[in-house]
Amino acid sequence: MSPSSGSAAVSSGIVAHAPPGLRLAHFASLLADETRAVFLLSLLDGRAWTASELARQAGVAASTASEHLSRLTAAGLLAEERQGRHRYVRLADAAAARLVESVAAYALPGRDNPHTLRAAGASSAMARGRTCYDHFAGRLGIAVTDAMERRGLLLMGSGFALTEEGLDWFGGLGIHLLPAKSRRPMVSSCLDWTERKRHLAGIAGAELCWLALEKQWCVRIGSERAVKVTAAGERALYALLGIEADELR
Amino acid sequence: MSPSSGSAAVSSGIVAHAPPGLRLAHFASLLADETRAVFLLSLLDGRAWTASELARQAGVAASTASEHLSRLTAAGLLAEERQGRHRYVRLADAAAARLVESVAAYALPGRDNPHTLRAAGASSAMARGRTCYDHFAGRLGIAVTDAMERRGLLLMGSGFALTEEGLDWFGGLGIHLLPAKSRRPMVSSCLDWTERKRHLAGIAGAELCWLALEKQWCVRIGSERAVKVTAAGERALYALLGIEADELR
DNA sequence: GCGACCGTTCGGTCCGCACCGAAGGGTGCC
DNA sequence: GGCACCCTTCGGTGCGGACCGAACGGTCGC
Repeated sequence: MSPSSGSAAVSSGIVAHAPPGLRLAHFASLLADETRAVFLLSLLDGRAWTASELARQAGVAASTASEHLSRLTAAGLLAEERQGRHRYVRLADAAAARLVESVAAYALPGRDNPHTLRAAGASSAMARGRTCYDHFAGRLGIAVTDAMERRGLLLMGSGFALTEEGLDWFGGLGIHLLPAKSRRPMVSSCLDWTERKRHLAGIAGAELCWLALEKQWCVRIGSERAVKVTAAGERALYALLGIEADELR
Repeated sequence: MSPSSGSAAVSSGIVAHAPPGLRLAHFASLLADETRAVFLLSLLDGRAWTASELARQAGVAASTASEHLSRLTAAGLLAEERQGRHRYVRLADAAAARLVESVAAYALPGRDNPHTLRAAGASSAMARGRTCYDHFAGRLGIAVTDAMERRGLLLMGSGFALTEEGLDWFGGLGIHLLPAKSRRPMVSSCLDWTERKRHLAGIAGAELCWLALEKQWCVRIGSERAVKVTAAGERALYALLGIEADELR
């Protein structure tokens, strides 16, 4: 995908025809600051935050946060919506989220360690289920992905792709996945940096997540990215994928 | 982030339990310098370069290059082998290569533009076929990948995975792909930043590349990463995948 | 209207770090 | 042994950029 061509890059100070090394370095420097990194990690839930929320999160002055947000937006990593006196920002698109995820997955230590899984025990709800930009992660994401593989809907051993049956399964939910509908892959895997296990992402993952929220199979908990499976959700997951409620706890 | 408790930094750069934002930023800062970026892009061919070659490539003094290489090595991105008075460095592993590729794919403009494909027309050989760390890229990589899809060996529309037939096909070549043999995915796709098209990577891609070089289906051209398909290679590609020689030119 | 709040802009400060040249150790060649 | 070569270490310099506080303009609520 890349920034929609030069325009964003130009406004951020880089010439379109700069040598590749310089372009790569300039771009990487966007992530190479703790404050901006905290912003991006916070935004990985795919939702919009206000400038002051992010400033508090990172522990910097509002003026500092403002400058950082302008830079990230100019580079095309963030999209913003102004509402009244608030500036809401979110990750620009799935490609931006994917990029942050992939760098984080490499840079951050594997937290397989059960007792440090999300250091503050407060967020065991996060371990159970959460959104990862626009699809499910946590045990919920893993359970769905694994169940799809068990049922022959998804190939995972030799790559990561939906089978014919998998496409039909989505069709049965009213989700019709068209190949090459956009530049974004229809199906891809996401290696979450807390779970260290691949789970369903891409358009298919996003559509499934959206459907589950719409049908109230899951609801968001508070203002966090954590989600909770409802009773109706447990029934649906069992009927559709044979997932036992125990698996999700 | 200003003071950032300077004591946090150790020789390798950062303590293990630093907050995620700081770790991510420290890591990204490795790519956030033009000289280091040039090094990494040069090393994307998967081969080993000497320190002075890289210094010349980037246009910096040997002392400067030495410091950069030490940093990249300490961080685990590069591996080094000392031979006599030479210091050879290469990308540490496929994960490191993948990381650089994914950031580059986002940061660098799409060079779909036919006439700027590898700016210096000198390297049309590169466009025909080359190695991308440890697997094939260029038209050769695309041709192999597409042919595998046409033959039902590879699913690409709904993800990216080998089918049963695909696994058998590899078995017929004497390549036995075992699931979960390592942390590296058996099959994955690589989006090359010059071609902008997915092609076969992962263990399967690497094994296939290695086999082709061993059987002299392809040979390296000069000291570049470009490869050339031999006459024996054309026969083999036709017999195995039905690839016409025209496709490769 | 006035005050509370959110965000931005502007000086000014300060630290990190990329860079070089010079000097020094290790290796290989003749 | 002597010399050329590859690399490293060490001071010193200069620039980019992250940060803050203060001042200002917009937006909402009372």
